[in-house]
Amino acid sequence: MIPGEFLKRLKRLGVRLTPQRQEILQVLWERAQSGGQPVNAEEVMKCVRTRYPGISLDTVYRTLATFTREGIVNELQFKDQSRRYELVIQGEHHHHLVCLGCGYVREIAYCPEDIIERVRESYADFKIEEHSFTIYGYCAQCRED
Amino acid sequence: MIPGEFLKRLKRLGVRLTPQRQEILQVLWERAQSGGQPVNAEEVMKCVRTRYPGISLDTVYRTLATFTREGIVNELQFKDQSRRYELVIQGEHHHHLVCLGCGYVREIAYCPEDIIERVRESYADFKIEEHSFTIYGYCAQCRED
DNA sequence: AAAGAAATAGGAATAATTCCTAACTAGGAG
DNA sequence: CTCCTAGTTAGGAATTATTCCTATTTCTTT
Repeated sequence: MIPGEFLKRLKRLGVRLTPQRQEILQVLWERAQSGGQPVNAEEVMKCVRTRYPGISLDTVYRTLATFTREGIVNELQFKDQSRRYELVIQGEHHHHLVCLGCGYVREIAYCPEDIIERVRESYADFKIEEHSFTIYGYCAQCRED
Repeated sequence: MIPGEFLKRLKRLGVRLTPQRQEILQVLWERAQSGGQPVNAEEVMKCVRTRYPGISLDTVYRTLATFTREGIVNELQFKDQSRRYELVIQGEHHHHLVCLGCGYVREIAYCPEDIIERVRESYADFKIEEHSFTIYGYCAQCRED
């Protein structure tokens, strides 16, 4: 089940709790549990539809945008053009290793914090909000082709 | 004028030199000279059309893809959904600081090479090809709004 | 239980990019 | 210099991803 943590957090943030949103949260949570492969809107819709057939793609997009704004999910943008999302686990921060062949995504724990600090100092008039760091290449499977 | 360097390089790579491609290269070169703000396909087409009115958007996309494949340009993908391109200047490597308000892009010289090396070692079966590192935030102008 | 503000479905609209095909052309061979 | 051909182009159609629109529904507070 969805850990109460997220529901409480949404409530605290004043985000209205509709069944659609709960289902989407559920899908994101399951993803996070089973390997953490980020999902795109289309996939979320398909998953949700197995249990909540009526949901519209627009609702999925809107909800993911809301969750992103509230810091519940991370919106990722890789080279392959479709946005993907992952649940933000409290106290965790990571980046990604992406296969250019099959699109498989792997988390990497390292973060270039030192550089971010340096940039924060050198560009004091720029207010840093977030950052993305992604390494692209070919996984064992794909490098043979 | 376009430095011979690029034309020679294209020739050496066996890339056919059409007037369209030369014009696109010219536009990218001018951009690089005047501040290095990366361009998207639409903008490239508009610029080229002032001197070569017949060019199609498809040709611009195809050419930019070709140049990217040959290492002549860098394809960038920021959060705002449209791809942008910048000329690769030999011996130079940089990342980007992007304003979430106005989209203004600034180059940053630092690169998390140490992390990339560590990842290369830890994930020996993954063949690293490239990486992207982008810091997002608000520029002096936009942080007031 | 009622009211109001916010969210939803579904389809239309938009934006970015790619595909398709007939016509054209750069560049090497003769 | 001319010819040939594989690679390239224009233009519009098609595709993909995302957002917009609006009448209807539904949380949440009272």
